[in-house]
Amino acid sequence: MKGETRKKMVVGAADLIRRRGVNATSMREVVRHTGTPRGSIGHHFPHGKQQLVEEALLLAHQEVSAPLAELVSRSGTVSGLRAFIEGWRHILQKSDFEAGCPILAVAVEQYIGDDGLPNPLAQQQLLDIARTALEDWQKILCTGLRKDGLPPARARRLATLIISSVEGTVALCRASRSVRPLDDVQTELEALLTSAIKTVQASD
Amino acid sequence: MKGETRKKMVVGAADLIRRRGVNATSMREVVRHTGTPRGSIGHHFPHGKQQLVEEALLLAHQEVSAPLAELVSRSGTVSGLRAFIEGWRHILQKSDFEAGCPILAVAVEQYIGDDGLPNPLAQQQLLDIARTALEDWQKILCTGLRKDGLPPARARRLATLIISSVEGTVALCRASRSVRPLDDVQTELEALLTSAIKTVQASD
DNA sequence: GCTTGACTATGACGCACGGCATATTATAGC
DNA sequence: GCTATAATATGCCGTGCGTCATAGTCAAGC
Repeated sequence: MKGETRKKMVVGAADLIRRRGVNATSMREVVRHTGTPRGSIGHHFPHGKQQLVEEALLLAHQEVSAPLAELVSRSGTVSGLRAFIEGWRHILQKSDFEAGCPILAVAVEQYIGDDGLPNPLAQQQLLDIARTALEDWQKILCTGLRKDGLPPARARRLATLIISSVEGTVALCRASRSVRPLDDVQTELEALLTSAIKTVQASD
Repeated sequence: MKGETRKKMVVGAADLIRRRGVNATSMREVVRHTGTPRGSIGHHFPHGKQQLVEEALLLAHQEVSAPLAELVSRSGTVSGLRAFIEGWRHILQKSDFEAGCPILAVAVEQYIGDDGLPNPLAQQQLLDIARTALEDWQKILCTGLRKDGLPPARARRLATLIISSVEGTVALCRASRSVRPLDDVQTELEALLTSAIKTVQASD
């Protein structure tokens, strides 16, 4: 199979970044964890760790946005939100609260380059990917809410609130080793959304 | 001055963890950054980096919870929320969006010990501190909301939503190098809170 | 003044890291 | 079958890390 090893490395890197963050994820650990050959790193990823991390982040981005966009356009914003949250709940529980969102990890730590020093340029590139992913998710929810009739500014604010609170609550769940924060946030967000949609549709 | 150097180290560690996370913050960098003597690390922190990080987290915990508790009990929950958010806005802007919440950083990454390997025990201790801090902040808001008349379950859920969304949005702001997410979340949270309080007080 | 204790300075140790070079093996294409 | 190219294996390099040991400094207390 062509590119089999490469893909395993990207997936393994994403999984490790979920659990440990970027800096605590070493290339050696990636190949140990995935059973892939160490010598192939430089072959598949000539730009080194930075490249591997970037592809892992893009993968994590897609794995969320693809089903989210699907569900929002097919079954509505609230259904999309439900699936979005359910996805995170699954990741948390399956990993015994050890895994979270790799995008958030990048936004919270500072990338340490190959020379062992913080690399502002590399960090900026990773941040750009993180920003793009977060904006993409938000945009999906935002357009869904606008289709539900909400005014643009309100839709944007609510979409921001959703992304922020879900990302934040995934971290809370890891700290408390419980899904209760996620449950609470889900309850409030769904109530808020349905109320906002109902209100604006009643005024039509 | 007794304990001057020690305090500078803790403050400097907290500041670096804000910007870089735990793993990207080395003890050598702390002493470089604070102008404190390297040889004093082992003297003031015989348990090493773990101890220094723990004290930095406790400091960050207190620096938030003390004024938050004050304001919530004195001027009400909404005022407390406003100050809470304002504090984060200040940290973001003063650092040009490079600093965030050290508590969140601990919840998102996995601590790498002195042997260069993940140390589950040490990580658990750091997570406990993070959990305690987050629960403390939440409890402050929760009791405030209950004093505003909200039923216990609702108060808890709203407090969780506030902490989650603000922590999450601070990370979003770092990624987008903008305070807009924080502004949007603030708008929605304040509206949600005042609405919830007004509703429950009208039904009295 | 000298001792005692707390604090500071400095270098060494072992380790894991990312990257690279080289050698070896598999897999095409023809 | 042979060759060219992709892929894998493995060891080395330099670096920064956390920790420790040892030596030096400095301020009280008597």
